[in-house]
Amino acid sequence: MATIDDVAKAAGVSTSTVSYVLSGKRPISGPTRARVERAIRDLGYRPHAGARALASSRTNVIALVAPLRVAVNVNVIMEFVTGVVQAARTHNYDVLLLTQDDATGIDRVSSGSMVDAIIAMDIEEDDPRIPLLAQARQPAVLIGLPRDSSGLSCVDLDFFGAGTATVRHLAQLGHTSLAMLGAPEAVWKRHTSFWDRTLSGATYEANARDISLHAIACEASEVGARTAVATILSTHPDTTGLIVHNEAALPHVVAALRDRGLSIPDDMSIVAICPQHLATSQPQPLSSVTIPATAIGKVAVDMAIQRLNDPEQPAETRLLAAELTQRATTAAPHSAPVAP
Amino acid sequence: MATIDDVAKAAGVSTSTVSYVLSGKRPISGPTRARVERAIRDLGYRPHAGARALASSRTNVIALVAPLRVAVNVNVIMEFVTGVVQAARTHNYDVLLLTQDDATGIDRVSSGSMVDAIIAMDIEEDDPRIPLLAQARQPAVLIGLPRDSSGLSCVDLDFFGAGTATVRHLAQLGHTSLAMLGAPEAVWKRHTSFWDRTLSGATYEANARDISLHAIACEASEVGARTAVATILSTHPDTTGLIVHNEAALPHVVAALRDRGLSIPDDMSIVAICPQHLATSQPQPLSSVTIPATAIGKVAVDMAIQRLNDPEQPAETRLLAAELTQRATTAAPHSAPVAP
DNA sequence: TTGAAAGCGCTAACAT
DNA sequence: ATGTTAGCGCTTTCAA
Repeated sequence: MATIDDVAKAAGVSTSTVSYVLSGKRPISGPTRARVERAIRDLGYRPHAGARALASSRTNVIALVAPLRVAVNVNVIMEFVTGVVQAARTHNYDVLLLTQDDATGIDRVSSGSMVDAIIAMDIEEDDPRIPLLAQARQPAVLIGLPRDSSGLSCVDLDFFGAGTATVRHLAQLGHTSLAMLGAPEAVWKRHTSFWDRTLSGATYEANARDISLHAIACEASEVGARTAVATILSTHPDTTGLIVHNEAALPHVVAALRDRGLSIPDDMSIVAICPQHLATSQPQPLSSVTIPATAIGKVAVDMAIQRLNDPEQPAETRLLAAELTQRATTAAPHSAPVAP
Repeated sequence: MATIDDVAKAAGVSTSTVSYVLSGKRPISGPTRARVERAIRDLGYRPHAGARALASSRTNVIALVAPLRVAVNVNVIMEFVTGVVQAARTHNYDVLLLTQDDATGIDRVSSGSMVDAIIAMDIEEDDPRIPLLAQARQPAVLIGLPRDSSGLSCVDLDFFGAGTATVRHLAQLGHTSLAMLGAPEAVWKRHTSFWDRTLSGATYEANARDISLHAIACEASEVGARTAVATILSTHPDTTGLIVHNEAALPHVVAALRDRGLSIPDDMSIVAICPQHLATSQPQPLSSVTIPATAIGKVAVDMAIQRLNDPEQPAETRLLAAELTQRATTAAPHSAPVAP
């Protein structure tokens, strides 16, 4: 492999000149630049990443800590990862992938100076990774909203806003009896932040509008979805609007309602909180609040890079606004036409 | 951050001794080792990855080129990735994630010495990445089977064997009229290797047993699945066994058959080729050939590491045997009981 | 069994 | 606008 000295020799300049041509950190005359670039191309020169990292203390690599279990929401996870990787590339960064359960991973890549920044997804209220990230020398960005972010930057969808938006939408259509089909039992218990916030938002808005709202857990399976639907219909038969925040159960919920002879949206309106492709790929496109996973991944990277380039930059939390798109599954309830 | 020299000073030894304690590449006396290890712990010392890479030409990082689009088979992709990351960790390697469409990625990480080996997944018959990988200085392993692997190591499920296994299973149950519901049109066109091989295997076995088999494409959507089922039932109404090699369509195929009043497996046997969790998470667990994604990822890493440690090691292709597990969706056809 | 020292390939002062 | 050079922190030969 050609080194920077080979290039310098071939171009008849000093090594530093080659370095500066590459980094653009000082002005280079036209002819010199041309000769250097020529030599670089001729030799197929590529800077050695390790040497660069050693001399500059910059790796141009970001660590991404992702939940690589076979999860219910693989699609969302995938979208986050994609967003992060693509955004990183636009800043000329690559991504080192760590799994959630690689307990020593954060410390390893941080202390070993393998990366310049760390992004952690799927953050829970009291996430054990937070202290590790807080003491890392590299800036860290959390995707999700913990109870205490202790000076770390955070980015997430405004799930509270997503909750209020779904209730508001249905309320404005004239619904007064709503049900919410949420995360599995285990997620309620874990107090995974996003679910707590959606529920709070929806409850808050329902209270404010004096509308009834009953939320229940739902396992991520066909059986779980059918059970949840059955429970709702039997305990609250007057329900006319259903909010579903559970990607895996979503299609089965729709199927279960149809099987019971309920027509959507005539007998039951449905609004989902899910990735857009899931909402639009259904036979009947779902009214939904989109989880902008790609965008969130991108913002996470942008925040990390910003803090890298300006260490004075304080940590901040950014919540992306929830936007509800009405599609085919919501309408005024039969029993109560839209208020004027 | 503490350096190796800090540790050496604290332990009262030379830097090389510290290095050798860490690498184990030469014998160290008990007391010396103890003092060094003590110093390492006290100082919280971690070798600098870049410095190490520069001095040793080893990064302890593997590149993984993955299709991070919102694909139909995200679950499988995720499983591959998980398998690779976990296996890499057992060898003390980390994983750098590149996306399929990052055209310059392979060259960047290879020429820049960012990684020690490269694993590429979702390989097609004439994959444009193959020449890039073949000329890389690092060993490369392909997950998938290209037409010409030009000296690269490959690993994959034996899809030909998967095809024969599904037909054999149904034949042994007494079926004589089979249909195969495969990949979307686009995949047939692209000649994605796995699909071609499954089809060949199934066709081969059907011919050998003088059984009829009709394969058709199927789009990865509910509509696509229903259309495909309708086509099969109308053009080949005598079909009693269905082979489904299309994760996304799978649940909809089952639903479509049920909607038409066909009972499974009484009126129609179904055997799938899909990841295990998909087969077992259905309300009626599917007889299936499992795609052992995690295992394949692991094998890919093992092969890469092996070639790293022994450059003489020649490239090889490893096909993991297809194993069919009978679950609830296959039985003898009504019309023709099991042969004795 | 241990130490001294020469690089590995680059960046970024410091010179000119 | 360009050149010289001292490190960056580690591995590994060569010596003892």
